[in-house]
Amino acid sequence: MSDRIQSPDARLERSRQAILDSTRELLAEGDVGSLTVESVAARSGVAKTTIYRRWRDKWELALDAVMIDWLPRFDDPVDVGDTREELITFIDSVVRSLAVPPQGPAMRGLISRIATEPDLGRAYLDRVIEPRREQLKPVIERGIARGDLRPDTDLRLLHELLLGPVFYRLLLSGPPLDRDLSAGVVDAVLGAFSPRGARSNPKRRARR
Amino acid sequence: MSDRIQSPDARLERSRQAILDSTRELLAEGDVGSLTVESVAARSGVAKTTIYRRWRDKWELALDAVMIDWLPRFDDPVDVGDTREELITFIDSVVRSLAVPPQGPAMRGLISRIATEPDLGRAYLDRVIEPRREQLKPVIERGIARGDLRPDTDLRLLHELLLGPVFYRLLLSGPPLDRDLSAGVVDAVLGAFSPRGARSNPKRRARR
Amino acid sequence: MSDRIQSPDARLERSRQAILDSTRELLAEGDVGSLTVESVAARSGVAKTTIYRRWRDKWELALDAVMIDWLPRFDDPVDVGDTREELITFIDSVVRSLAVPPQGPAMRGLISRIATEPDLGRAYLDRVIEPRREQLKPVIERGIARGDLRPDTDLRLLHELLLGPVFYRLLLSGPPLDRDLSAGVVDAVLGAFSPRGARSNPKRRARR
Amino acid sequence: MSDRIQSPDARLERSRQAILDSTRELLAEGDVGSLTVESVAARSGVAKTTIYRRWRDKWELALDAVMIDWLPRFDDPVDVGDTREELITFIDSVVRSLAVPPQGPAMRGLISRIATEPDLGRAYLDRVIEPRREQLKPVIERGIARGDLRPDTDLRLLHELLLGPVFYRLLLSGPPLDRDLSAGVVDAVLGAFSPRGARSNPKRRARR
DNA sequence: GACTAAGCGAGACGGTACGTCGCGTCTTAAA
DNA sequence: TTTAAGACGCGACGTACCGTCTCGCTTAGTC
Repeated sequence: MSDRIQSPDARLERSRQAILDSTRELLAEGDVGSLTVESVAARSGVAKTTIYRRWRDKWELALDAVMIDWLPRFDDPVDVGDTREELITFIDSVVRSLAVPPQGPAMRGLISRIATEPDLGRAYLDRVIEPRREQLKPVIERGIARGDLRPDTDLRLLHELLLGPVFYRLLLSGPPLDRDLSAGVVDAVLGAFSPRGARSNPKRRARR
Repeated sequence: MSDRIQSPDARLERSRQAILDSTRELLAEGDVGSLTVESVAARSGVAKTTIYRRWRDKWELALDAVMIDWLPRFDDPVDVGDTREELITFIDSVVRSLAVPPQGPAMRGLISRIATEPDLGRAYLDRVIEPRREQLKPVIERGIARGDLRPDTDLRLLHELLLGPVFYRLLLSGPPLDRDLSAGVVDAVLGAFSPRGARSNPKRRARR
Repeated sequence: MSDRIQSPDARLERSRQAILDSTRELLAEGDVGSLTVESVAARSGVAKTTIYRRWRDKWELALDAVMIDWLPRFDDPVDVGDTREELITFIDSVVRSLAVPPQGPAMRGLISRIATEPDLGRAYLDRVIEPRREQLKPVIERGIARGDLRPDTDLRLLHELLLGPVFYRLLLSGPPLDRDLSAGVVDAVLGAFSPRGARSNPKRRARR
Repeated sequence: MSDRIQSPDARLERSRQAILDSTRELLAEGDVGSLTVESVAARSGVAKTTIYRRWRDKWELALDAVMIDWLPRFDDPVDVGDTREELITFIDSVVRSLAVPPQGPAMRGLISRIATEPDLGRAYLDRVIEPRREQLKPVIERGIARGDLRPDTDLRLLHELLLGPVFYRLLLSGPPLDRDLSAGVVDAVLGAFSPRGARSNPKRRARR
């Protein structure tokens, strides 16, 4: 991804912003398929060369551009005294983010590249997934403390159980992305990791 | 998708098979990005035109080709007397399918098109998701009968809760795709939909 | 060119006519560029194979088709007692023929093939140019007898002097193709081949 | 036609020349039918795209290429004191040009397009026919001054009478294109446009 | 205050693959 | 045997974007 965040030269930052802005505008208008390095250059009044100087290709640019919109939306979860509520808030912020353009369509268009190119995959992991998992950690800890979750709750699996269905619906099984979905997956997760209940099957975690 | 013509002419079926075979070979060798209509034509000894006569573009062809490998793998779940086991078997068939090339890489490369083009999305829905959901239905019914699942279990949500995390790991959070994952998601689902336990929260399904 | 004029099988002749008719219709509608073997087959209700059985390619077919319209138009010149008039009539039949669709456009489209492929060139020579030259011969002979033309008048050159400007205008220097042109070239020819002096015809240059 | 950009960048002119050279080479080797944009690209070491950036299609390219050979050959007619001689020189420059490859074959192959596509027709008119007609004008004026031609001589018709037979022979009635032809058409024209009587030139024309 | 080098705009270019068109061949089944 | 029907191999088309590559021009920041 583009480094060189801070520059001695103001032009650097100015053209960088113009490029990212135009990219987001174009993503909002069409889908990733119609995003073209040339169209970005044209709209931002920047030379194609300048874009390639900073991003390897249009996919890196697009991912950068959408992450700018994404990241600020995900505030640290606050303690509201209710694990279920906190989890729903956590997951619903993603659901709401993806439910509105251009985030949903952009993600749909980018996902193959993220899943396919190690660089992009790692960027997404480092800049989105890991931070989000870290944000989730205190929620889980509070949940354990409250007795809502089992002490050995697996953070990674829980994270995937929360977000997987959201993306599955976004990508494959189709709309709607709404609060019902958020609540549904949270309840599933709570069921899975709650300390109570008959499900404490002794052979439960017998490996393959 | 390609209309499967019941043809009096064997050439039809022969060239169709040659195309699909070559496509799968190429998918197994590289990723979807390096799959080219021209390379398929070259390898299968078929004219490019013949490919375009049957498939709109390389994405439809690729999806057709991978589905040929997929579909037969998904047998109807058998009653083994254990809901958890049946669900794990169900989900693990997908996990194992995606864990080996070319299915996993192919899916990673195709997902954006499936998520983006209505035709492909519908094809995937009709030919993969819906049939699988139908296969899941008797498992659920048996689970309800056994008292393992609540009678009002939502088939669609359950299906998404099972498969979502698998695809999330395939596409975003990274490997491994293994039996632990299958077991983990099944336990989550069983927790979510089990009739017992404290989680039967009355305000549980309060809408947004 | 297609031989097999008479056939023991009536189907032969019937499909042959259907093909030629459709070809002429299509030529009248568009130009040669949009004449397609497939469109001919479609319109005439005949299989493409049947067309290729009789004509080497669409150019032979097209030439055959337009010649059907052409040839009957060129009647043997009648003796009207005036060489200039007879020549003008002779040349003007060509001018008028080419001035109306589809003959003009068809000729414009076919000319490169005629000029380029020996078979077509020969066919045109044998079936159009030579017969026309023969038709011209008695006119010349009468002209010589009347003292309007020199006895050593070169038939071939005269023929070319008459028709060349017509085709030049059709193909290169642009419209109009009209009676002025016919008269102009005839006067030139008469000038060229008249025994000296006699050609000073007072009404010679009465224009349109 | 290709806009001749006065470029600060030498690459422009270099690739332009490479393309035109290759085109002429290929035209000299085969006919227009075997001229292919792809073959031009291959031979000139230029990308197909670069060709299409400058010429609409292979026909415009071919016409441009042959005109480069043509135009410089047609010098302004010089006053030699003899109208007949000047006219023969004028017309014979065309005859000789067309008599040798690749000009003749190229013209045969291009003529349909020139006659058919307004853009090409206009280009030919503007860049070949009109300038040639202008070159002819002083010859005519001198001829009138000398009393060899009538004062109301129609330049356009005269031009067509001169060139028509040449092209007619090139395209339809077949070879040879030689000096006899040039002399023949010039004599015809002189006959047509001479002030009455004067044309009785004793040495006028011993035919072949 | 002029000098110099980095950053930039402009845009031509080689290249890959696309999806399309129409050709002429070939195979099959019905008439 | 001839035909209609139509799949097929093939070659070229013209297009879209890619990512690379000069070329000056601008514009700081340095001497």
